[in-house]
Amino acid sequence: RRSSDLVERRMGKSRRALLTQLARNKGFRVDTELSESVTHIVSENNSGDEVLAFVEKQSTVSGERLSAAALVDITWFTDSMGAGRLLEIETRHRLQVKSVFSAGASSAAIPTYACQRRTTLNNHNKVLTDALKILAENAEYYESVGRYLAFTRVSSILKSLPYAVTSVDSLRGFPGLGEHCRKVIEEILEDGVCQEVESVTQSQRYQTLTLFTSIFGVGVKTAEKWYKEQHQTLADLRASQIRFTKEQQVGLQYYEDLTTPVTRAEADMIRKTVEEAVYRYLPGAVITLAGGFRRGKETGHDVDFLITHPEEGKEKGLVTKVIQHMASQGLMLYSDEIGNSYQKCRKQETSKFDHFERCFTIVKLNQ
DNA sequence: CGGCTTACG
DNA sequence: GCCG
DNA sequence: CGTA
Repeated sequence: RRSSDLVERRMGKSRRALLTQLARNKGFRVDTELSESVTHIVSENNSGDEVLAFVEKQSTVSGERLSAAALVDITWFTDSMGAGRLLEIETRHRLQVKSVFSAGASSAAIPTYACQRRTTLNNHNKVLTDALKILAENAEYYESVGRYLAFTRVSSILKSLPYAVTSVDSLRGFPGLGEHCRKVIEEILEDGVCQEVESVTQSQRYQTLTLFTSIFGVGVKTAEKWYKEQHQTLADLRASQIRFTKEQQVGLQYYEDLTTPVTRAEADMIRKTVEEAVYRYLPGAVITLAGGFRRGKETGHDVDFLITHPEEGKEKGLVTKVIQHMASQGLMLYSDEIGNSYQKCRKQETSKFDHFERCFTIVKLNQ
């Protein structure tokens, strides 16, 4: 839910309408009112202080806290439209705010919940997040869900920061950051490595469980079992007498492909393939790239889509047909369909969860 | 010292 | 591991 | 138990 606000005051009604239409045609959300979900506030010929005053005024009306949205110049907007995706904000895009107090106030506190934080395209703290992720994974391998969560939460926060951390003192007040994580971060900032992380990555258990759980269909329980049976490599597994599940069979068969990042070009090709199948059954349907590629990422682990139709209900049964059609073309290497059977056995309750048809598939790219 | 997301196949 |  |  990325959206922009276009501030009209200096821009003029017709120009604003034109730019709004342009962005919406390209699949972006443009709002006319400020809300929590607004990520960019775009203005032309307004100073940062003017826009900030405008934002503060809007915020007092709703009684909510200040918007966390970025204040950007029209150049960011036109550049983004040209690229067809939301670009990372550069210094030249940013509106300059003179008032130090106001500028600092909106970026000080870190929201506790990940869904309240921005997802940045660039990870400015990869060394730190990688280290914490290793400790998290290792905790998971020892069935320590709590520790896994704790390390993962701190890693996620550092990943969401729009800047590189240079001192552990600047992390004061970050939710979930305690003594252990602080020590790890401090060590890495000091000399590039953390002894605990190094010994984890060197351990045979960590290496083997990381390899095994990277196979589709293999979780910690199964990886552990195979590790205890003295298996250590994929070749070991393939040569063994182990009875693999359907998932594990494709996981091993396509291991190389499945662990190779998907490019944007490939994501677009897959979208086209799905589109072709969808149109056979429902010509008015709309296929939208979602997930990381919708946010403008260049690579990903998978490709997410939403398939919709302007008339609600027309899409019913579509997922099955599309899967079957692609299977008949020999493109469907694996498919796991999840019907719209939300809480079949329970009473109808208001829920924050959808009940749409879903599927998880591994498809072949015709090229 | 308990709790740490949820739904489905 | 961190929080309440 | 594994996946999202």
